[in-house]
Amino acid sequence: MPVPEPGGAAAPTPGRRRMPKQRRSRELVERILTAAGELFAERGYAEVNTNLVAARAGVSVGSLYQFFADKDAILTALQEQWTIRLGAALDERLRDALDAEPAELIDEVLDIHAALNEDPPGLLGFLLSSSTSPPAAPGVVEAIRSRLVQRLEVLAPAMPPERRETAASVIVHISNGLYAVGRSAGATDTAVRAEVRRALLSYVRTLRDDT
Amino acid sequence: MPVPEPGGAAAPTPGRRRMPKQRRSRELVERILTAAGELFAERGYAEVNTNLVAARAGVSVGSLYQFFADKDAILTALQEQWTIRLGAALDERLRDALDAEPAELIDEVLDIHAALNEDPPGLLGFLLSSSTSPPAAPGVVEAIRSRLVQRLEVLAPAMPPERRETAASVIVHISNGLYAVGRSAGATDTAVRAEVRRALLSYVRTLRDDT
DNA sequence: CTATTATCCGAGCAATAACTCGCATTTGAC
DNA sequence: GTCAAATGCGAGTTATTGCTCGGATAATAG
Repeated sequence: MPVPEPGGAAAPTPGRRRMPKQRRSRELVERILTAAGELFAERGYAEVNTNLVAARAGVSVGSLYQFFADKDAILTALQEQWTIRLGAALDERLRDALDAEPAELIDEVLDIHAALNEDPPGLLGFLLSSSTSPPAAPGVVEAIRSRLVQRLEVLAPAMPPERRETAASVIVHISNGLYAVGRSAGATDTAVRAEVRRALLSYVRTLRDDT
Repeated sequence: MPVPEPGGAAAPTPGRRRMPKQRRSRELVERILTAAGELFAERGYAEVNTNLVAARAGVSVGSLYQFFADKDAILTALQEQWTIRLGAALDERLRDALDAEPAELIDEVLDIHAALNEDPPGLLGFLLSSSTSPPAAPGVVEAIRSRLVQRLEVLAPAMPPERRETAASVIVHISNGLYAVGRSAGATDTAVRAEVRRALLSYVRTLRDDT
């Protein structure tokens, strides 16, 4: 048994086996997360095995398991990374829009979705909608939800707090329609976005008008 | 190699290996589907193995594989069964409501959801939302979607057909919020249903008012 | 330079789960 | 009854895959 943490810091994430200390290994971890993100988005979590992740990252399995306790830990790390990334994007672009109209806010948020879902194409959608599959993943969804609750406090101050929680969850779910609605004849990306936008707008207006 | 289809009918479903001819085997197939439905709803597709399905059905694995080509075929058969079941329920309860108000229709549909999702608790939700996991499953969602398109022809006759398709997909997606929205503090079943209802109602009204 | 720690490797171990096969039993036609 | 087809069985085969291990290589301190 290799002493839990020889001389270094303790693992921050439960599934993290060892903290990278040299630049070399930090880049290795980054390569693994990049490869895993691409593969999960392309094939889905179940269809990706750790050997494949290591191969695409240009790394041996052994090295992979030196920094990640198991397969789930890779997904968890990705979720943490994207929770931060998405939260930062939202905070930056919505900071000054404190009293913006719903339509304006919705467009901003849809823009952020579109932009972030490009870097590794489909990864944001995967993280937002496949939440239930492997480990319970509150992370990425919660990044949006918690900020929505704050907005609702401004938009609908008379609403009971509990209902705000539920309403925020529903808004997030409707937004996920961006990824969950199947593309087919007549349902192009722009068509889906337009309809999701309408759905969000009408629902949010309802919330403002309600008590 | 056991002759493809000795003297009987050909398999109807691709994954179906052999058509049950005696009552005995028809009941066996039924028991397998029941057990599989319960298990999928409880644990999810990936966490269920065929040995477990056979065990809960009180059947040997060998018998199971005599009627289903592989694990996916069981899920496919379930999807077909529920596509019919859900379609029938919708047709029956909405037949006479040809010119009903949106609010009325929505309540009817939400009732159907609640009722059908009880028999094996959670199975309808599983079939509607886990669509992308194992095999592409257009079935159950399409049962609702196609009927919605027809309704939209009545509700919004001026709307371009392509947009109707997309709008119907979005409506189905919002309804799936019944299953996808996490339950937690403040988000009880009834709270979620109330918010989903509001979202549906406001969106559908938008569609009617729009061109 | 030397010692010590950190990093890296990839063949192989072990567990899991999908699926097969040969044979026993039941059903239904005659 | 008798026979053939249909059904039922479950131990065992096979392939996949998550993960370990022992040892080689590179960085860093003194």
